[in-house]
Parts: sequence; C-alpha cells; structure tokens
Amino acid sequence: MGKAVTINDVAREAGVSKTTAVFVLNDRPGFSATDLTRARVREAAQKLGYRRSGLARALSTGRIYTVGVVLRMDGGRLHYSVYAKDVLAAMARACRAVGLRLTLIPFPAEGTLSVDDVVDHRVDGLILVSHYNDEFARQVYNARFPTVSFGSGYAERLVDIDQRGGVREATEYLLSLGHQRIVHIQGESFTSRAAMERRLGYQEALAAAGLEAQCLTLAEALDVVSKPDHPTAFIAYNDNAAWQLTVTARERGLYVPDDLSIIGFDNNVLAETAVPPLTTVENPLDAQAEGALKVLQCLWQGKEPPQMAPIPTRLIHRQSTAAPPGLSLKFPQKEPKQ
Amino acid sequence: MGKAVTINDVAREAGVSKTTAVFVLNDRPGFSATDLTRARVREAAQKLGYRRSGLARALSTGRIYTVGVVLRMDGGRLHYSVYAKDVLAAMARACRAVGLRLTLIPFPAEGTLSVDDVVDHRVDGLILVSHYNDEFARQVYNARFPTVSFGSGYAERLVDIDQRGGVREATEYLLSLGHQRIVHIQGESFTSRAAMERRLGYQEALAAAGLEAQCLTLAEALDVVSKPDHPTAFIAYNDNAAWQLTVTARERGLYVPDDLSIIGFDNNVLAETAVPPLTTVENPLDAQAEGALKVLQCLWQGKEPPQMAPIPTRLIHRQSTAAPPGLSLKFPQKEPKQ
DNA sequence: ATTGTTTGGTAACCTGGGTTAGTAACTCGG
DNA sequence: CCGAGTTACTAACCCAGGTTACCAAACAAT
Repeated sequence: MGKAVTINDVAREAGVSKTTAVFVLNDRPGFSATDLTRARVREAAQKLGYRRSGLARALSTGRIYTVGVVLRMDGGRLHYSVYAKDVLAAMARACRAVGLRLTLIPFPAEGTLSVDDVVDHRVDGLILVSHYNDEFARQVYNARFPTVSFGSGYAERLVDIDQRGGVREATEYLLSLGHQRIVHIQGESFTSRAAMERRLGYQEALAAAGLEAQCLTLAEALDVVSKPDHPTAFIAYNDNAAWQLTVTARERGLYVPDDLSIIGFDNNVLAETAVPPLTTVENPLDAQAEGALKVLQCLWQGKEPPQMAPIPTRLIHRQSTAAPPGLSLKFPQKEPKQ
Repeated sequence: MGKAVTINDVAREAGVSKTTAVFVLNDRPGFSATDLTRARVREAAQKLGYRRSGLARALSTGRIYTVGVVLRMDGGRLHYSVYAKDVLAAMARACRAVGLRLTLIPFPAEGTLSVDDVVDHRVDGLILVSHYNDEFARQVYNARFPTVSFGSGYAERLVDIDQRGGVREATEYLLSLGHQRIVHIQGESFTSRAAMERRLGYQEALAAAGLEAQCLTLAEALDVVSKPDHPTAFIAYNDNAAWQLTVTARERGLYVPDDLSIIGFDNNVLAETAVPPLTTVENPLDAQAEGALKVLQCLWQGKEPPQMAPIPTRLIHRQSTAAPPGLSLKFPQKEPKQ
C-alpha cells in the first residue's frame, strides 16, 4: 500500500532529468540519448517497479483510451439477455484488439441519462446500443461527443448489419428449397428499425417470387402451426422466436425440418441449443463492433466518418430447414410417417 | 469541438480566484463566501457550460470511483450467457446506487491477465467473477490491490451466496411434499466451489431424512428420466439443466409437475421462460453485488473487511413442483391419466 | 581559429482539477 | 481605540504525467 512510484522517482534513481526519463520510457522518436543513459533509466524503472499512471497520462494527452457502451441491462427476456452479453463480448474483443478499454454505462430502467452523466464516465467516445431513447441520443449527438449507434437506434452515424439482405437471402433459400407458403414472424416492436428491415427483406424476396407475404406475431404463428393447413416454412425475427416455434411444433406432433422448415436470426447460443439446431442468419457482431470503433477513430482524428455500408450477413445452414413435405417425395429425406 | 471550459475560465469569468471557484462549486464545508460571490461563480459556470473533468479530479484525489469487473465473456453456453449478463446488470445497479462507475475487464479466452493489464484499466478496485484462473487471482491479491471474489473463485475475500443452504431448503421442500426418490443433477465442473456446495446441501438434506443420495450428470439424468421407474423429483444444479430436463421429460410423455417435480437454481430468465415455469432457488445477485462493493469500500478505508456471511437464498415457488404421483391420489391435483 | 551542426540533455511550463497556508478587511468585546 | 476573532478570499503548490524551448558540449566544415 506504499506510495506509488512516479516518473520522478525513476529519474532521481537514474540520475537524469524527468524529461529524459519520460522520453526514454516512451521511446520518443527523435530524442537522442546514449545507450548508457537509456539503460540506466530502464534499470531504475525496473528496480523501483515503476508503472505509469494512466490517469495522469490521460490528463495531459487528452485521451483516456476508453469507450463507453451505453446498454440497457434490465429487460429480462431471454433473447435480450443473450444479445446484450454477445454485444458486450464483441465490443470487448474489438476494444482489446485496438488497445482500448471498455466502460459499461447501463441505461437506466426508468428515467434517462444526461450528457453530464455520461461524460463523467471519462470516456473518449460512446457506443449506443439499444438505448430505446432517441431523446438521449439526440442530446449526446448535439453535444458533439464522439458517438456511434450500434444496430437499431438513432439514425445518425449508425453502424448496422444488413438486416434486410440477411432475411432476403434466407427467404430466397426457402424458396429455392421449394417452399411456397412462407410466413414471417415479426419482431414485437414492429416499429423498430431492425424489425422493419427484416420484414422488408422477407417481403422483397416474396414479391420477387410473385408470392403473397404473410407477417404474424409469434403468438399468432404458434397458433397457426397447429392448424391442419399450416405453412411449410417460417422465417423468424430472431432465434428465440424460431426456437419457441420448434418447441410448439414438436408438441403438436410436427417434425422440424421434415414437416416444417424454420429459420432464425442472430446465430447465437439459442440457435445452437435448439433441437434441432437452427438454420439461421448470422449476426456478425464482431464485424459490427469493429466498424463502430472505426467510426469513433475517425471522429477522434477529426475526420467525418464515411457512411458505413451495412455489414453483410451469412446464412448458417443447420438442421431446421429442408424441402417442404410435398417435395420430399421427390427428394426423399425421411421415412413417411405411419 | 471547441476547447473544454475549465475551472480557470469560470473563475476568470466570475472575477474570482480559482480557489474560490473550486470551493463554491464543490460546496466545500467551512468555506465562507458572500451570496453574491457564490451566485457569480454559479452563473459563470452555467453560462460557460462548465463541466468538471473527472480525470483531473481523479488525479488529485487519487480516487477514480470506478470498479473493474473481471469476467469471462467468451464461453458460449446458454446458461453462462444469462449468468454473465445478470451479474453485470446486478453490479451495474449496485455501482450506480453508490455512485461508482463500472469497467468491464474481459478475462481472455486463452492466456491470462497480468496485474499490469488490470491496473492500467484505472480502477479503484476489482471484482473477480468466474475468472477460472487462480494464478491470476493470487497475483492480484498479492499486489495488495483492493479485490474481492464474486461467487466461486479464489477463496480470499469471497462474497458468496448460501449455495448449500439454498439447495438444502429446496430438497427439504421436496421431502415435505412427500418425495422419496430425489436425484441431484450436479454441475459439469464437479470441483467448482458452487457445484460442491450445492451437492452438499442436497446430501445434507437427504442424510437428515435418512434417504440415500444420488447425484447424476445432466446426461445421465436425461437418460434416467425415460426409464419406467424413474425418480419422482430432481433438483438441478441450475435452471438450464432443470429446463432441459423438463423438455426431455415432456418428450418422453411425462408431465411436470404431475409425474415429475423439478427444481432449478438461479431464478433467472430461463426459469421464467421454461414450460412450466420452474420452482427454483433464487440467486440473490443484487445482494451479492452490494456485498462485494461493501468489501471494497472497507478496503478503501483501510479496514480489513469482516468475513461476509453467505447471502441467504430463497425458494421461489412456481409450477414445476407438486406431490409425487403416488400421493396425488390422497391430495388429488390432477385428473388421473387414461 | 571560427562558424555551423548535430548530439545529449534539461528547466520550465502544460493538462484541470484539489488543498494548504495565509492575508487583508471587517466585527466585536472591553 | 486596541487586540482578538471572524469573514471573505487568494497565491502557491500538489497530483503524475507530457511537451516546448533552449543550452552546452562535441564534432564537422570552412
């Protein structure tokens, strides 16, 4: 618990000025010193166990090398838990890769944050995830604080994945398997950007195939699946909905994928855990996190960041998709039941 | 993007010294100033949009009011995702309540962290969660850095819940319902503190009732449940295992709780989501988080923190528990099948 | 020998707050 | 009206680093 060793202690020990100690330890380009001097400084630092104060450094350089992630941490639904953890993990990896630290700024369950709250967190920039509060976002952007929106949210400087393209590709895949009656299970917050984009992707694909689109809520879909002439394929807003549908289908005596094809979205642990494992659209969180940091880095350099193209997704093929029952006779994939 | 307003700007604008400005804005007790002076300083600060730098403040006070949470963020299993998010949320709430910030220090998937890594994160103290690396914990403790272990982990200054008591109570509840054949589904890492404690709680309760204990892995339990003379009750290491068991039981044509009682542990979103919702032992993460911060606060004040008593748990009654089938005739709870 | 240039190094000041030790001016009791 | 106490305020220094501007000595070129 003794006093921390400072650069002054090191300089004194090495018998040089503070400036020399700083320059040697920072390998400052253009600074010349004899090898002997360098060695002496390094030895002194080593001997005293010198560790420089990131705080003081941050104060004089004006950079603290930390980004704040604003994230709703309440909200108990299963899918959001998994998403929040995955986003944080992706951000943590991306930060680590470029030598940044990460501070969690939980968005309160009720009320809101103010710019002052946030700035007091001592961060160089902000990543807004799922804040569900455009007023807050507007404040932060207005304060000209380096900020980027992650996924759905305030539209300015938004780094998002290609929600629409992902669902379109998934829908096209179902069409290519021969499905004609494909239903979309839409997100609960119909108006959220992500929910709208995903629905649009589905609608575009069906329109291109000349088929009629049908969007249901999860509850409606769970209901429809027990009807005799249910659709042959569902494309869900996320993995959780897809999973719930597989469970319900199974209870109704339907086999996935033999009787029913289901595609999810996110490719998170739920998709792997589901029985059968879900075919799903990958949500490239790592790429998205890297993209968000790139935008912040632009802002720190004073450049206006380029408009980011939506990050491409990828369809992950697992066991929840197959040709529809009618066609399965032509391409037999299972024993006919009974 | 203009230069930030400093306390000096405020002082100049108000026509007072920096000291006066600082003292007025901090409401320093014992400092006397006329109301006029106070008003002038406040107005100047308001007018210029002054916001004090937490960084500079931290440098001079030596406290940055931030705790680091060391947490493994990889590890894809569903239950861990939920747990990690819940722990972070609880820590975030606890920190917020006492005016601390929270920095996430992800424990790398491979390799380890060093004390230097961690100290560079500019935190006043550490909470070690699920680090799974005692060597790292030892290093940090040896460096005399204010640190507390959250849940399982290095034993020094451990803040934990009453794992054993929770399972004991749950087991006793099953006994009180009349169950005689109760099986424990044990955690995958048999040697982890939490897994051992929970198993002990189960064993203690059965021993007290003069019954034989039987501990199985989840795989074994899923297997056993399809046998004709399966046990009538299971107490699982966590909600996820309990849930998987309900799903499997359902597929085998068993109804929960009529044919089978199941209790989980954690009371997280999985327990609520399961069908039927799980009776489970509450994992009081909020209390645990508050406890961990209390320990840190002791350390900051130079006091050796008292040994924390395990935080009591609570049995949450939901729909996955009932009297065993044999007794249900005496206390009819369902229509006999067939 | 004189001048210019490079090498090696340092004093002094900067970041933006917090704190200590004082000092003038006013008030009060005697 | 004189000393003691209080009130109102401030100069100077601290935190632990980073930076600027400059200087003396060594060396090179004229």
